Amino acid sequence: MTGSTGDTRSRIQQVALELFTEQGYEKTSLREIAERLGVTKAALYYHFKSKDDIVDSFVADRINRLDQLIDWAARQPTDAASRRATLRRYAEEFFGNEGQSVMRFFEQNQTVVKQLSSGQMMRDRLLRVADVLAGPDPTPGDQLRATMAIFAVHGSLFALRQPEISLEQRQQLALELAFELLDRVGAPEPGRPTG
Amino acid sequence: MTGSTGDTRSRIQQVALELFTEQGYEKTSLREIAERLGVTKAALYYHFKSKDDIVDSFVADRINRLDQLIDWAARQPTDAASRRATLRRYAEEFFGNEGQSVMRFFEQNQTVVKQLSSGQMMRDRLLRVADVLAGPDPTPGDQLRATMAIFAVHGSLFALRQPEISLEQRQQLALELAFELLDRVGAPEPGRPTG
DNA sequence: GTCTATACTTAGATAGAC
DNA sequence: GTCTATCTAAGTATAGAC
Repeated sequence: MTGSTGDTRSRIQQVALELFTEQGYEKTSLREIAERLGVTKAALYYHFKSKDDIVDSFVADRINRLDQLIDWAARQPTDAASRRATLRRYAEEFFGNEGQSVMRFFEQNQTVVKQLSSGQMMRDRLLRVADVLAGPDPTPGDQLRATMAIFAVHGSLFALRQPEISLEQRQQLALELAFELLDRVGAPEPGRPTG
Repeated sequence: MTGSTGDTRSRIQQVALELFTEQGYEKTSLREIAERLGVTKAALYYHFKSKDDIVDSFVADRINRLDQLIDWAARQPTDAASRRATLRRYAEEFFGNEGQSVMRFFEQNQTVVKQLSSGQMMRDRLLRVADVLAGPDPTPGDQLRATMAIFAVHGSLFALRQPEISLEQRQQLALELAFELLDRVGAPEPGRPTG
């Protein structure tokens, strides 16, 4: 059954995502991916324009889902409850199904993310979520606060080093901390005009 | 004066750190570094064993300084004031002089950091600072809290996107948020035994 | 002690045969 | 849809000029 055709493209995506996440994008050669699938490098080039293009292919869907989230969030009122709801949705995207594997790839490949077009887009979406969370006309303190709330979700994967902590627990802990940060967005800060 | 000897090694370090940070470690070729200095690739190999070795050379000093910080922090009492003092020292290392340029390199090169030996060491030190901040026998919530406090320092560089915000302001804002997180380490949490 | 010339290996990528 | 062959550029290594 190894020679079954048609799914080669998705098998490439699957193996590539796995290797890119485990050992890094740059450290993973196309030869390695090809060998794992029992084909040659050139075969990969039939299915994808370039190495970058493999990444783009499994990132596009994530971008779309984040765009939907941003649109939805931007239409909510700018209160604490809405910020919580937005972050909760973000966490669900992050921890859910295939979402998590792609997000982990980005977590593991921050450098590459800066160079790749899909990485730029992903980074842009992250900052936009932060912008929505920070609300209109935010103080720098609010900006930092909103961004760190998002990063609490990401950080729950590597900051909690006991492997026995489940993904559900990580998500729960991340949200608790993120809510604590978000609930004080717009609150008086040192150096902020009180009026 | 281009041929002035002796400082070639440090000029390599300087140019390499600059290019690695700007465009990423993998995207920067040795040829590019060599050309910028008006020498050949082989000349680099006289001064450094490998590309990795260039990174190691300017990271070693940072590791030492972080080790000193960790030793000092571990000898402090485990109260909120000491945690603040530890994080303040961390921020000073992060924002200070050459400290910042190397830290920025790591910020920009998270993937590489996982593969390089010096990167592993640096990552290890970060987590150790988080361990000290989280205190003895920490809850997962405390672990996440401590790690995010450190990341507030890092995040102040990219989360605050107005370039006119000075480094001093970033440091100040990062500390305010980090202190808010740290002051609640050890405090009662949902799901934590109160006794 | 400092560097150049040269060459080796492997990477990503392309053209064309089957 | 996949393979063979080949290209360019990367990191690496060494012999030897000065």
